[in-house]
Amino acid sequence: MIGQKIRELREENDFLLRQLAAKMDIDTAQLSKMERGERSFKKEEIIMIAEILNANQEELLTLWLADKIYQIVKGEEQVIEALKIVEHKLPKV
Amino acid sequence: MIGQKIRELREENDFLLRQLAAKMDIDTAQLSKMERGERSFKKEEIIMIAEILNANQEELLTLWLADKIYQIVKGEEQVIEALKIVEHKLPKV
DNA sequence: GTAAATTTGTCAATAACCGTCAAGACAACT
DNA sequence: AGTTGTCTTGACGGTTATTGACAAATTTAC
Repeated sequence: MIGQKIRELREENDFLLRQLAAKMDIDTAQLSKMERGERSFKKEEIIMIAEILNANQEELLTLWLADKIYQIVKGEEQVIEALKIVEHKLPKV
Repeated sequence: MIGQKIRELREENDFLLRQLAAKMDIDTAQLSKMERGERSFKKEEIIMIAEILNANQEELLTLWLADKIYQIVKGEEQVIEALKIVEHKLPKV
């Protein structure tokens, strides 16, 4: 989800995996796994990527957060209700 | 949130912490921390508690899941949007 | 004040995560 | 077929986070 988006962005900007990885100062294999959802991005990495690829940071962070949520709720039966509860629990909404 | 609910249920049923802990076969101190949100419940523990306290298992699992989600999203700025994305990503909704 | 119940703190054990590397797969080209 | 470049896979330690177990401290009820 966020990984796929980042891969698209990276390819649009004609960056190779190893080039983006180098700019982020991480291992190429790591980034490969991250883009394919095998490992997860840290928030700081998303921010870094947004800068490097001139992308919308807010949008990426939103996708990143959605991904984290999805990892937790997938497979559970009470997802919808739980999401509703969380929405209502948020401050100043 | 889920902890508070369980504490209420436990007290309604006149169970002491140590009694419920004993039935669950966990440490009393652990359960104390769980009810106060200092540590988290496992799914199996919620199910066990629902049985012991004759409570609505679905409702408890929903609260439990909402809690897990909330732990992740609290403090983030893109929560609402992220929640929406997750909702739309769910199968057969 | 005492006893029971709960909370707090600590520490080792376990599990989850991350960085690094080496080898493998795959396609493009010669 | 062999070479090159890119990406993927798997394995191994190291680090960090979570948990279980216990003792001590605190609170509550009498």
